[in-house]
Amino acid sequence: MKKKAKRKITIRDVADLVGVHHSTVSRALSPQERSKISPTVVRRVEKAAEKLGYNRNIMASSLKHNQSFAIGVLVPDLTNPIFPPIIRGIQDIAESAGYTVITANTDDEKDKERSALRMMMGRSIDGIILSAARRSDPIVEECIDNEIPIVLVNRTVDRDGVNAIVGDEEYGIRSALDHLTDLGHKNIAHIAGPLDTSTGFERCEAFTNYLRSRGLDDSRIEQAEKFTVAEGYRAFKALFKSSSDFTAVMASNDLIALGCIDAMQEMGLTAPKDISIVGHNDMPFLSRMTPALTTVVVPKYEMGAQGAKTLLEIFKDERSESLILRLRPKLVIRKSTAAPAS
Amino acid sequence: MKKKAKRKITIRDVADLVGVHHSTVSRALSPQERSKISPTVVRRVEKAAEKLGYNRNIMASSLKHNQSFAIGVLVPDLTNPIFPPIIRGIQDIAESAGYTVITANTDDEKDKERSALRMMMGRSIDGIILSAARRSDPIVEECIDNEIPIVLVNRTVDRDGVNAIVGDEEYGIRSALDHLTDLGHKNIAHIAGPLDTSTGFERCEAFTNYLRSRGLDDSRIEQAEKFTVAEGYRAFKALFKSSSDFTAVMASNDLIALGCIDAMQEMGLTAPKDISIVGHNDMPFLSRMTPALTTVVVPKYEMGAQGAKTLLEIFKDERSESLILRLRPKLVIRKSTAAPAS
DNA sequence: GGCAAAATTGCAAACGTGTGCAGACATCGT
DNA sequence: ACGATGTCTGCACACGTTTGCAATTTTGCC
Repeated sequence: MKKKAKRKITIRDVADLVGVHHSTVSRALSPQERSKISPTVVRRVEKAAEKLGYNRNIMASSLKHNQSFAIGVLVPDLTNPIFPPIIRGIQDIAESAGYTVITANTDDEKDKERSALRMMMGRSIDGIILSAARRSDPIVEECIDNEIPIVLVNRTVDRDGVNAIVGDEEYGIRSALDHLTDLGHKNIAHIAGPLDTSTGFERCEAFTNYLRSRGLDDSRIEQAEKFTVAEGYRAFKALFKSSSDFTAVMASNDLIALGCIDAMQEMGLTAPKDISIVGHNDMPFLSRMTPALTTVVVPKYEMGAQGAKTLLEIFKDERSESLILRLRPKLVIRKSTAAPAS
Repeated sequence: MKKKAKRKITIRDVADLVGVHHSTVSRALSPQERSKISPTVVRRVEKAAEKLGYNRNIMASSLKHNQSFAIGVLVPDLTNPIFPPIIRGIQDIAESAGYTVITANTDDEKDKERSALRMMMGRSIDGIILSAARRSDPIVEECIDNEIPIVLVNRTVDRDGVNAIVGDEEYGIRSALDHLTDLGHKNIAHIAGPLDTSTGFERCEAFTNYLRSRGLDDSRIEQAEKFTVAEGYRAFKALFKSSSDFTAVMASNDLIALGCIDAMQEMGLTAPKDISIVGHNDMPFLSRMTPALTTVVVPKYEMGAQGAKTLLEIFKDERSESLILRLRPKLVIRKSTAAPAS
């Protein structure tokens, strides 16, 4: 079973079959240049290409125009349930436009980010979608320095001049807090996400702003170091230690909320009877959990799709100015929130 | 300090800086050929490359050896929670070996499969990992015809001569049925998955074999057309219509099991009080659902990792014979199974 | 010191595609 | 009919890297 050197068919093979120069074939197969070739030849070329099963060699093609028809997607961890929908949105749009998407996990570690970016630059990707940005992110700078088009999705950065598709955090938090206050909650706590991410930061800001503007106490805040169940668990316990008089918790995302529920369970508390819990993002299957988690639904698939669309627009030079698109989330009320026990 | 990063730096730039021919640089940077170059020159080249921030252009390089250091991964739907762990396993192994992974969704549709494969072949991927195979899958044939190394993960095909990393379905089903019969169940039903997939088929076979060998009735089988909640729901209702005397259901995967639970709930039944339910795969967060689903855990990450390892071995010509690796699953007992009501 | 062998480096031709340029040929207006 | 304009196609080089071979230098040995 030696390698039979099954040579791939090239434009030259097609050219030989048709009896023209290979450059003619190249032109006939390029939408750009097709007009320069007589229709009859174009058709004969297409016929021959089809017959031979010709496939354009993207490597060679990319080498020429220095563009690869590939885009890179950086996520913290594919395994985190909010990312698959985002990626799927990106893939669907990108692939239908003829682009290939390459995803890599960063685990929120700087060196993995760097190496992933290097890998992608080595493949001379045409652009990058970053859904793992921190508010001040060297990756963004590096992309801009190297003139790689970049679109941020889900999280954005502090600096401006970038394209970003994110959720309207202020609106989401407001909806959730409206719901809680409507239920009669006055002492509401917040488990913040990492403040070096736009989502964690803005949700926290929105939280304190909301409470202050209503004359409520905004001091019950504990920060989770990461958006994980374990950190949610830890933060809830820490919070409870310092003040145990709150009746509702606004968590910065669903995983953190689940961690809170774990902690409560361990402490003999149940949601929503003792404390109401609101999550954020609406990861899959949340409605089946115990209790079904009330959460702020962010349109994950649309975010990804919109991000990909934006990147494609940049490729086509249709977008010169930077765009910050804030997609409006929607509160979905399930079973983890109720009126406070009086 | 960086300005016109416009043009990428090539080996010629490095060569000019060092004062040697660019072919020397190429050799100095290639582990294969490095020995042919004097150590001092090698070091000076490495120094210069580092200083200029040189990155090998993979496009050009690939064009030469006809290998791209990229592998393709085909999954039905990234959004299905069992695939992210598999993909993550693949990525971790592949990336640490310098390979890039490209994933595409097939949605189990033939034309999407074909176009995804075409896309990947156009990128002259070095190999492919297919975790969406059907028992008789044209993709597999096509890969073999085109001499593209292929490894099947999660599902395999009927024909032999392929490499596959799958679960030991017979063992998994047996563990689950042992558990159910130990609890006292005698009338056990099965919601089968699509029988044109190895998982759906083998689990169904294992189910009937087990029951027959124990002298139990193996007639209560309903087939779901897809591995989805909706199909599980539909199949359960159909099953219940034809015979309602079973006390336990073995579902072909977790999504189907969830569909069963939905149907039961709608019919005023609860698990495990009225009917016990066992799932398969252990998708994430199952332990938090209502009821926490008893399921057969298959080592998803390891499957992916093992699949990637196998592919790498093929690349290195270390594996000539085909390998079928059956990873042993493990039953995890939660709250959806109990002794039947007497 | 001389000479062959070995080590090191340069040269140039690929890999498959794209494209500016020029040549070949057809069409048209006067 | 003749030049002018336009259409179509071929030629040849470029993209950045790799590699067989030749040329050059160094080394080893007497």
